[in-house]
Amino acid sequence: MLSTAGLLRERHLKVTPQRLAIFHMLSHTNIHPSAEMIYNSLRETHPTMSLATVYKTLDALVKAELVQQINVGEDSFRYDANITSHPHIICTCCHQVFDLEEDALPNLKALVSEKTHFKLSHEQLYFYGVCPDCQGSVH
Amino acid sequence: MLSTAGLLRERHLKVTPQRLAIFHMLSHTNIHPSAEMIYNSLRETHPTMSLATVYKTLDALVKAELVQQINVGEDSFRYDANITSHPHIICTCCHQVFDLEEDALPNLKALVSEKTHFKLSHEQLYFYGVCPDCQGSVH
DNA sequence: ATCATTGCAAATGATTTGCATTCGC
DNA sequence: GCGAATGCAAATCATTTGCAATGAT
Repeated sequence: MLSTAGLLRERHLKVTPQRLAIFHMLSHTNIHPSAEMIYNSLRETHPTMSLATVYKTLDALVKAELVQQINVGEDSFRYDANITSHPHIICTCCHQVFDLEEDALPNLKALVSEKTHFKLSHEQLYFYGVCPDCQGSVH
Repeated sequence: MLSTAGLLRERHLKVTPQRLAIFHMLSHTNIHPSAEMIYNSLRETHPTMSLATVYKTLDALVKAELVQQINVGEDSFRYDANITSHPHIICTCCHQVFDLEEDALPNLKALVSEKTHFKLSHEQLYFYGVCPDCQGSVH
């Protein structure tokens, strides 16, 4: 198991405090934050870090395949340190984004590639609905 | 089978040439155009129509549930007159967006709602890969 | 020492908005 | 005629870019 610094070096990315902080934050959260959310959450510990750096860092991490960008249909992207192509489920009430285990669904890739003769690379699967918590609360 | 004008009136939307043209174009294409693409394709026949009108019309049609907005991860939205929640498959080479028949996949909704106890409303399923045509062509 | 990364400010580009004019009903 | 829809221009907002200063190797 490589350290974050090791992972970065492996991809020929220089190890900077900003990159460490962003990757660390992403791998210790399950909220699938947007760039703005990452920026705000690191403001306290890294007050000089700019939003542009957050974007540039995320771009570098996505290109290095250390992080994936997900698009739940909001106005901004969200990021996930889990780079496997797993489905997500989004609560339309509280807007939380949850992971679904990769094996929660049958092997769709095989099905789709058989039907379409595409050479499939990846997929984005999003389910929308109301989470148990929000179902319970009066609105 | 209602005419386009009938469909619009049914939703209390005024029937204008712009709305007819946009809806007609959307229901006779399978390219899942963006607002910009719609605007350009209607330029000849409707030279006075503004891009803002295209956006406002699409917004009205989406709210009226006559059209759906899809988000394949590009910088702009695409639109589809097929409002059923069907999966899409996108060629990462030529950027075409294709429909998959709704029954091409097993019933995932039931599976997911059983696992998560969400009350599911809809889903967005995107598969990415290289289409047969692009596989054949040298790049 | 070199070259990538940072941080600021300015630019971009899709989409939205304000508002006077026009048009559907 | 009334109120909604159009079209223009200006505004917005996420993201990107240019560039000088800084920092990692």
